[in-house]
Amino acid sequence: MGRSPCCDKNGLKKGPWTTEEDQKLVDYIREHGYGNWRTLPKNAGLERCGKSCRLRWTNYLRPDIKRGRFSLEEEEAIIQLHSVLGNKWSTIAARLPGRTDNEIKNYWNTHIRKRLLRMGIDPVTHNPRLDLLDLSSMLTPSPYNSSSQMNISRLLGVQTLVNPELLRLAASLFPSSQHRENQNFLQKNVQENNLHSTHDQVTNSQFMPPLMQPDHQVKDFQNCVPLFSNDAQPMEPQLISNFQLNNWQCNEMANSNYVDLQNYSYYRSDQSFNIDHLMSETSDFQSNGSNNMISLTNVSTPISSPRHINSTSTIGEEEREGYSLSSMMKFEFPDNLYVNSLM
DNA sequence: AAGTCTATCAACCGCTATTAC
DNA sequence: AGTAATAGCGGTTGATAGACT
Repeated sequence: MGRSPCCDKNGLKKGPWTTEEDQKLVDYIREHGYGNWRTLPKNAGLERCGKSCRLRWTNYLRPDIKRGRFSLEEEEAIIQLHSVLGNKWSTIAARLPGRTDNEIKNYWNTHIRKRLLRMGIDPVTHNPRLDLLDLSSMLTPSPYNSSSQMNISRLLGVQTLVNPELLRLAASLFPSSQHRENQNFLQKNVQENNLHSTHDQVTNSQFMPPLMQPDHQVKDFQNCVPLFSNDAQPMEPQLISNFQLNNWQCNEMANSNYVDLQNYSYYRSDQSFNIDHLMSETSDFQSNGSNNMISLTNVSTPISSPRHINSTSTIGEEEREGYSLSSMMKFEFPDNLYVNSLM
């Protein structure tokens, strides 16, 4: 046991490698291989420790290293693998040809991790943060939804509201075996939903995530989820749970993307109640009189053109960011419909 | 134009696991 | 079996480029 003494020796160079050093290392390894990193630097004429040489070779000089931006497929693979393996960068790298553990680790820390945080997803557990959208309640069992499969089904049932990108991401984020069914189910349906993705992205390209204003104190309607429509027909689940309503102005109707809240019953805890009851609890709730609507349209986004999610091309960070976020939620909350404790 | 801030990523540090003796 | 050397891994740092003011 114990640390390698080679790096502690005086006189050995540290810091960035020069092109001459790189060439010496490459030439030596091409001719002799890299069997013994301890003796390699001396034999190659390098004033470096073996550890530094190994790192330089494995992380930069190796001929099979793929440089450049990560593709969407690679990014998805990293997220998926990380959800299972955690910070086992070398194991993850082994499944991504041409990518090094160091590169993946850097990419995770500087890109993916931040993006997941912004999207309200815990980068460690890969679960949605519970103080955000009630996606979590749809993905975990509850007294009202006895199986997680059912919850995923509910999620998939709102494919007019949630596009395949969300489903794809969700499929990538189930880390444990207890969600394996959901993973398979989601991934299957992601493929099916991709059939609609082009249309969805055209018709929904203007959507962006809910406005997040964490500091507003408003009345709480935690766990408000529609149960049944008034005509007792199976109802499409609406992603309005865990939001707080305040001074909610309604938009014009006559649009298929609107949801008429009057048609639904809601529950909180054990009680079922309708929209009027819900409204009566918010004294400052305002409507335009007849239509209590969630607007699903008229939201601007920096992304103007649809892009197929399976594109293998790499895309710019800002563009990728805009795409991912804008496609996450396909409905708008009015400016005065606030979400608490976000981010 | 200059100063400051931020993001990125190559490289290092320190630890554990494995191997050699 | 015990010890030291070596390889490899994951966390962290720091130099640098680009963005911003």
